[in-house]
Amino acid sequence: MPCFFSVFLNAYFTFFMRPSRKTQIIQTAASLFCDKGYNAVSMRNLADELGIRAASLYNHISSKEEILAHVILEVAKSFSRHINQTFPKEDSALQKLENIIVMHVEITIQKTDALACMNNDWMHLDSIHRNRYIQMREDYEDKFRAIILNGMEKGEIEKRDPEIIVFSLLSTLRTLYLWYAKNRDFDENILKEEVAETLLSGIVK
Amino acid sequence: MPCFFSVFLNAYFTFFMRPSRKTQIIQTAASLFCDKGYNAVSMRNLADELGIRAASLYNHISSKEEILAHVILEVAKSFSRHINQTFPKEDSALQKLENIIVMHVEITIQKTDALACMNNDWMHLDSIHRNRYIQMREDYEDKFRAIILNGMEKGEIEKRDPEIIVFSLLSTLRTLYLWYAKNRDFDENILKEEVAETLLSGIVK
DNA sequence: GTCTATAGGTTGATAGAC
DNA sequence: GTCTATCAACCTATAGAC
Repeated sequence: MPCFFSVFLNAYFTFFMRPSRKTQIIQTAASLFCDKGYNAVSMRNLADELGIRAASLYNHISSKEEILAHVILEVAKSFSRHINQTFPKEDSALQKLENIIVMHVEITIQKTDALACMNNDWMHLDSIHRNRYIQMREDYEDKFRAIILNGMEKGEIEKRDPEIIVFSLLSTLRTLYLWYAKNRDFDENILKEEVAETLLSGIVK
Repeated sequence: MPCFFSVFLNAYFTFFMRPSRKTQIIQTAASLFCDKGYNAVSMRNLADELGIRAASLYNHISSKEEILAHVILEVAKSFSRHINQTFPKEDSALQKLENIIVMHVEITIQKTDALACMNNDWMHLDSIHRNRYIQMREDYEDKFRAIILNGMEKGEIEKRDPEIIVFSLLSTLRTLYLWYAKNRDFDENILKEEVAETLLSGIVK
């Protein structure tokens, strides 16, 4: 028989912590988009998953595209926020890269669905959201490239084609969610170390 | 005024070398699927691109899914064919990996659209084709992993988590088409060398 | 080998009752 | 905040004329 405390906690959760319907819709949509892709998920599919009718969704969101934009731009902002933080001045390029790799692993674990969605479905954003996304991604790549170039100048990183190094590192980090989806019980800290070592030992002199 | 020879050559090309309508349809479809994704391309879009009506497509193909299956399974077979070839016995694990990287770059350059399509739209294959694709991909990964493990045993490759090494290498190779699409004039041979060095120096003792 | 016409179903979204 | 009813547009695919 449940004690008073657990009943209270449950009620508290139900009334104060329960995600809003809008949040539920967005999270459920992200999960479906992740599996089948934006265009293969209908508003009826999404409503079914939530146990309501498709028309009811429009009391919480104004269009299907709005959901996509929310999912993608939220996770894109996470990356922007991190790369725009001021790294400690004394950090080497390598320390910055390690920091960035750790961040990618964390976002991969926390926002797996949204990340998949961003990678696969950004081209289905309407033109305003799409331009905003592309701008953020280009800004991110520029800052990432600057760290690599700086590391090369200081002799911390092998002097090879920086474009290929940037692409090689980012392609692995961006698609890590594919690997993580099949290895959800892998230890987070070991994953951070292993990925950092595999990616970085290659470009370190 | 065109000379007899060029008129002859043109006629020869027109009648004997022109790709069949089916081939045209498949190549055009691959290009559209690559840009927008399978579900965002309608049979009308595809027909428009070819200057005919949607109904006319069905004289050459039996369904939209058949086109997708053809595009994806053809390129999947290219990879299977290569990894199943008998490597020279005296090849080291490293030489085998270099060989595989070169092959990935070549397929990336020759079949950019189909590769994008395979990566993004395989889940829209019908169940029979999808199972065949998944089988081929798993077989490919198994053989790739075996080369890594063999290299570790022989002390050619750093002893780290083989799953993460396999994922890291394949994620870069599989998404190289994204980079290549924006750098089409990059020299093929330099690309092969740079990618191989960036990926391999990291795992070589 | 292409066309027109059309079947039969799904889509995203709205109006208005409760 | 959910429902039913409905719309106009679009989808894949077929039938049959030319």
